[in-house]
Amino acid sequence: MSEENQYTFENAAFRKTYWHTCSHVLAQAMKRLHPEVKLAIGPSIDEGFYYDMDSPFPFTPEVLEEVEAEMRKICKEKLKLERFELPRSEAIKFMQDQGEPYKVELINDLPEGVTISFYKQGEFTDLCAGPHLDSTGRIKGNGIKLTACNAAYWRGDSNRQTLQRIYGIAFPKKEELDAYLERIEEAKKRDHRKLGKELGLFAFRDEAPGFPFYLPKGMVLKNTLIDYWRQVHKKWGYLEISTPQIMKRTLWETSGHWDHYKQNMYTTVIDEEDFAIKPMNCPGSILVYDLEPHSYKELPLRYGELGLVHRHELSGALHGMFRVRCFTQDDAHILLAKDQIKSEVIRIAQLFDEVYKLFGLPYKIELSTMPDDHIGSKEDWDIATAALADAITSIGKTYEVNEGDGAFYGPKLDFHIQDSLGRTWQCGTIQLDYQLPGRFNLEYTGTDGEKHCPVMIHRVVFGSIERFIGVITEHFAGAFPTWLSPVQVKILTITERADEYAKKVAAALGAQGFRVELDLRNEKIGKKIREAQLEKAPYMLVLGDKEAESHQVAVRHRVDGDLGVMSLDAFTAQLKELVDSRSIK
RNA sequence: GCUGGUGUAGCUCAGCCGGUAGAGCAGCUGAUUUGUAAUCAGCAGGUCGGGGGUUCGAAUCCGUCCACCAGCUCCA
Repeated sequence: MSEENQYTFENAAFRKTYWHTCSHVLAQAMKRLHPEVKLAIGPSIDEGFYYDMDSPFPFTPEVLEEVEAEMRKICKEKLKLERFELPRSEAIKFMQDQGEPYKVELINDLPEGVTISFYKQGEFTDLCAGPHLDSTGRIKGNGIKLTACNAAYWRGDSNRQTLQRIYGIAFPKKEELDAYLERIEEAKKRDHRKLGKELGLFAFRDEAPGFPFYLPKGMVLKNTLIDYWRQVHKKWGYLEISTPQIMKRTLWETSGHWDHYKQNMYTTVIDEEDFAIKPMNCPGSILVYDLEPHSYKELPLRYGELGLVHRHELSGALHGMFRVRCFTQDDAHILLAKDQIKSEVIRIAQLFDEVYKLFGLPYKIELSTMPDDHIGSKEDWDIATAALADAITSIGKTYEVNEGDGAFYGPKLDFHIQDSLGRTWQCGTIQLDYQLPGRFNLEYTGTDGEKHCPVMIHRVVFGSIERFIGVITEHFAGAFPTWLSPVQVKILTITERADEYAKKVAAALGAQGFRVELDLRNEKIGKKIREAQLEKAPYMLVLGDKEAESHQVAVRHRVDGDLGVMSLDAFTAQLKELVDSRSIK
């Protein structure tokens, strides 16, 4: 890092410091206007900063505006930030005297031997490890914007107090703030919920919160993805199965779901017996495995299942197609011997990479390790975790460790993909499971003639068809690659004299399996093109007297524009090549 | 589920301090037969999210339920 750009805003560390000081200014402004508000924590984040506070009154947009104005004043006052340290007992007394119970709790929880430091700016002092800017005057007042106010639990624990969190962003120049806000607005135009409605892909109704309706065009998308999924999984040695939607309580008791997952399950009573709609596909796969005896020669045995599952997610957690209550997991359950884990995980990661690459989706891998609440021996966990880590490194990928975030039955690899606003969604996951096969007494006969319990891998690539459709809708901003586009060719006539010819062209393309729509309306060609563009159809054929006469087609591409006149065969060959190769175009 | 916000025609939105709704696009009808991102005119369309309350009178004020949005918690 060169000396000169160390203090520029492009430097991530400096940006963090800048935003961290902003959060202190935010707290100071709030305390000036409303001294009764108690402070919790206020860090900088990837984009901006926030401060959690406990307040007797709600932080309405009006309150935020007042606070924002006060923040600008504090910047103008150019208050020096001064660091000082206190021994633990004095630090606690200091915050008690300030009437800040949350700060007292924070200090109490600091490990022994840690230096307890404070930053003072004017009349305001906050517990903080730093670092900070040297003066509030370094912050550009009109580059600050308080963007949102939400609830957040104290220390992330839903059993504890609900605090109010104020989010903010700040830049050293007003123009940068404006550009940032503009970028957010632009990104919102790619929101799959908006595009899904505009393009007629899917819908939600008050009558079924969290349960998506697929419209005809969304159904094309879904089925095309499934066709592709089947082809890939056949290639990689998966056997497709389908298991029941509703199964008895006893099954869910054996699997552990009745005890650990019941609050998320939809249940019903049939012939005076408890049943549950499946929230996961694994128990079904296990029952299939358990139908007959197995040999080590069959392993790894890969059962694929496009399983429709229902989960009663909290109402506040629902989010378009990203988080629904009913979804199709592109699931697979792989039963294998312990010594096959690494090689199998490599195969799975390669399959994932192949799929994400086809869509041009960048992804991030997280390795979630043993949680406090786990089953199985530490030795098994270590081997399994190392196998996962090994597999990822050996195919040249990197991962971040998510300490203690594994499932209680085993460690996992999660594959995260970003949405238009940079929020990440877990799509693929590879989970090792030492528990379920044992609970169901699954076995296979080994080379030694003895019975052994197999290990199970749960894995999904898309995550769910729904979430994946949401992700690719935002990724492509609704302009899907030709092979996926619900409408691949839009035929636009110039006058009704071309109607007959247009119908013939449409029929010819349709007969070859292409998805075609005709626009024979009595409208100007400019309008028809405009609407076809907005519908994001990859190809438009403009047909008028000339084309009808010469038996050709005038081709327009949604991005490349007018491609000129060519024979229908030439166009079809081009289209076929794109679709067959599943080109990104 | 939690905190804040939002909910007016199919869509996007307007409707100030309470006096019982308005535009553009879409739709329908007619005219126009048009060459690469919006032709013109007319018509029709809403018990203002639901059900309560306050009031002579509520889209507008108050509480309640529902849904959605942002985040928290949880998760594919």
